[in-house]
Amino acid sequence: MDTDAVFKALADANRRELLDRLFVRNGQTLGELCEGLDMSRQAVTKHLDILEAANLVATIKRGREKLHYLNAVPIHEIGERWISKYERKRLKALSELKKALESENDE
Amino acid sequence: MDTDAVFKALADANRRELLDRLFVRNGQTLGELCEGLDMSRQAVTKHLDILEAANLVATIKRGREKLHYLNAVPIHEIGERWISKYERKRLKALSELKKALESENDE
DNA sequence: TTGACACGCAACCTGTTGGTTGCCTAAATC
DNA sequence: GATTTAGGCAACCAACAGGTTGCGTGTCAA
Repeated sequence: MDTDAVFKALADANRRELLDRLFVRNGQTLGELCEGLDMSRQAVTKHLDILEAANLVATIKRGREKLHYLNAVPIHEIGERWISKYERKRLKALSELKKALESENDE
Repeated sequence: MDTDAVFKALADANRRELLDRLFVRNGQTLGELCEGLDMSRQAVTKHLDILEAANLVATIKRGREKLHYLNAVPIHEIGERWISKYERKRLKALSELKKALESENDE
């Protein structure tokens, strides 16, 4: 998968907001996703295009409407392959810190 | 913490590469981090500044050198607070898909 | 069939981002 | 003390990102 596209897609707060909205209710139309956002419809379309290119959103057309579905798989993969790597490092660092503090107490 | 700063910092492949380098060997100097990269020293400095602003890198000065240390805590927090949320959604979706396939077999 | 509605396409504008270069400062080395 | 070495500061620049507006297209409904 294209890690870079996913990270870049997630870098924008408006796009994360759109994902959050789909997270709450999946399968929304473009018009629904625009409601309450301080952006033009075209701006939202662009954001959704980027999310779709990163495979974070899938769409189907139903009549004149376009339904948007969240795809959390790339997010999961990022967590799995990239973030958990650093998480282990962090836990190791904490464990070493703990050991260091304990041996300090022994002295 | 500033979620946006962390996501934005992680959005650039060069910065992720720098984190990967610190992941392999922590506490490197600016000069060391520059080696083999197709960028000027100043460009690397800018990237490291952004990582430091996002609290992903901590630095200390030792003589005329500046040592850089990876801080994986914000990455962990992103995984914890944001990514795991979508991960659960994904697992739920998979589980529902499984149920749907099973009930389809019953018919 | 006519009008309203949901959306797509494309040009355009502006601020930000990622990079450069040139020069400066401070520390180590000779 | 002079020179090299590690890094900082600031101006500048091209490319891109995020937004706008105007207009076109297909679909539904009266």
